[in-house]
Amino acid sequence: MRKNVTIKSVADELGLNLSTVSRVLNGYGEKYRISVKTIEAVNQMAEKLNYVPNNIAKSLRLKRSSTIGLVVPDISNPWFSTIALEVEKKCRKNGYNILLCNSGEDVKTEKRSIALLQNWMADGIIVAPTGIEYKHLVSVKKKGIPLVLIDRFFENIELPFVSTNDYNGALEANEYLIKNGHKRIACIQGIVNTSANIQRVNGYKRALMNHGIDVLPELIVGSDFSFQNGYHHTKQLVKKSAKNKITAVFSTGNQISLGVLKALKEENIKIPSDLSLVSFDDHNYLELLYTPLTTVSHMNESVGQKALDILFEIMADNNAKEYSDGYLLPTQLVIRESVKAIS
Amino acid sequence: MRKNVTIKSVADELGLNLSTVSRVLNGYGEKYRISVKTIEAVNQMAEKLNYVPNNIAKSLRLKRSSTIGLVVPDISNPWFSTIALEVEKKCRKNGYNILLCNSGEDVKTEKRSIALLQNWMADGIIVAPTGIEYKHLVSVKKKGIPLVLIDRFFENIELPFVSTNDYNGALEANEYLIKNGHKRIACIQGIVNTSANIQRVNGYKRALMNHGIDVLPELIVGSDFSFQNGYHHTKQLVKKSAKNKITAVFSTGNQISLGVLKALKEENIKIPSDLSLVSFDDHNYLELLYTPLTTVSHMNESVGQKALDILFEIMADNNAKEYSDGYLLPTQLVIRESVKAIS
DNA sequence: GTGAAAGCGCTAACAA
DNA sequence: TTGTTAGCGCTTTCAC
Repeated sequence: MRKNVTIKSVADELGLNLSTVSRVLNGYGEKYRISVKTIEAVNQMAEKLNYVPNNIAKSLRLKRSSTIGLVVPDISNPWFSTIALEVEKKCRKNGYNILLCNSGEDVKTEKRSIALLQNWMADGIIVAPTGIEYKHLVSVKKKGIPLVLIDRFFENIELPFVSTNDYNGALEANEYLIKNGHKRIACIQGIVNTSANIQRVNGYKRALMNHGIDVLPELIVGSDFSFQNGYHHTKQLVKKSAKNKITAVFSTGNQISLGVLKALKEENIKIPSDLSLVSFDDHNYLELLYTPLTTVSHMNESVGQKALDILFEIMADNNAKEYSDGYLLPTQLVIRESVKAIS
Repeated sequence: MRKNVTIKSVADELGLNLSTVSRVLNGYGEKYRISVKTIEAVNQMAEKLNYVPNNIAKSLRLKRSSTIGLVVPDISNPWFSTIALEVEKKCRKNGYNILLCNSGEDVKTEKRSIALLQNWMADGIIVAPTGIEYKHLVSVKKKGIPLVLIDRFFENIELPFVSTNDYNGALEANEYLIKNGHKRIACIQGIVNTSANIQRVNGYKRALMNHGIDVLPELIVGSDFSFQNGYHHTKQLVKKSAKNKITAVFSTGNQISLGVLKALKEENIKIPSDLSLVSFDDHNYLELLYTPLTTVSHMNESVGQKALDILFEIMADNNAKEYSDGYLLPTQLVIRESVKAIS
């Protein structure tokens, strides 16, 4: 079917040996002091025959694929697609390609993706784990394959990561709510066992405790980072009796917040007059909402780039097993109009 | 560094021939009537040695990579990241991986990506071209590599595509504006030579002409699908003298619309009381904006899935050169609150 | 039922 | 300055 123009085709056509052609095509012409005439002839013939190098053969030979694996829970989430964009750009600049895998927040799929990337001899792997299990990730590292976690990580497990200072971000956000007089603050959380969620909820709790406000378990609801989760639990929270009414909501993710807003809209509850809202994750559309949202921003510091920096460092050092440092990038509270000061 | 457990390792350990092991591992045990004892032994040993198949070697041998290439202009645009999600899911279900490339709306990068995918023996390629050039795409098809365009296509060029009925969508949107009394409608366009843009602008023009409204060149502005483009040109449009004031804007893309909204907000122009707006591309946050946006939706029909259907069909038929049909998925006008009826 | 061996396209050590 | 050759890990035809 596909006519195969190989190095050998080019060499045969020219009556040269294929290694000569290989050298020229790899830019080693000068190094091997191959005559200018030969070099030109080779290049012309390659062009003429429409030669396309075969990366698969090259990878097999070199035992590296010039490919970086990227595993994210949901590529359609702007937070992750922005990371993907950064990673892809930077990879390309450095001569790497990216193999994209979407785990759909499912550990099994994540494991399969990780296995796949190994099958493909990925030179390095960046993964935003679902956050539930880590053994398969540790095993990758043990095999000497460079690996960096993003967004979520595991405490006390020696896997390098780049994430956000979720704890501080959440603390700051809730301190801000409290400063504005809020005491009954609901927290809609994401996937319970993920570091991102744990840290954000802990920040929330710490803020309340700092001000002598009881942390009420019934005000911490939800179980994943989805629109549905935000929508559903907002509906639930809103149904509570008036005397226990919450005055503010702290949402731990952008998709959740969208669900919250949708539910509030349906219930005809206004922000911030009826209810205040602070959300994790910023995006440029959030300031254009019917109430511009006060958010904890962490888009500005680029997680993807930092992760790649570390990954390349590990790949260069060739002792992948040694690295285990984590980086927490700072957050920033972007104050807009979704919080009302109450007495 | 990386210890290599190969089929040979497993075979040697068992005193078997590597071809036997290969057969077992590929599930051909029964076909070759290999004894159950041997099969079990092989599986156990593979497990024990932690054998990981090498897809690179496999691909080289089989001359296919089980990989689909996906080239998009901007993965951080929700429209494309949603497509990527669909494509990835469906690929995985069918045993394919995806190699993701981001062209950044740059033809050169697009060409490089396409070349790269060929180097990697991608079994098929899905590309949302920048829309300016097509020769490199035709050449891919000529080589017998299955290729399907999405989102944008080339008229009279025999490349199969899956896109949206942009013309109808734009026509309907502008008919709606006109029905609401608007006559001075500005159109903020995307990349001028792309099919998506051409069709959308044509739909806009046709609607005006249908109602005897002059198409004014100065009301068709802009040059790409970015936030910046929408922002900048809205600022410009707004500065025009009062007597020529536009009453409505038709935006040809979601990112553009975000820019429009940002600019209007800064200029303190209210939607729809001061200005009406209809936008191409729907998304769930658009109904949550300070004015829920009336949009031309085409998210619901999944371009990615349809494109993969066609791609798989071509791949199966093994005569990639024959296919050149295009599919235009329907759009839907989602009426919200961003258009005011004027006299 | 299992083994031997060729070869996918490429690189690089060694040879000349 | 160019050629020879081994081998990366795998599949598959042919042989027994």
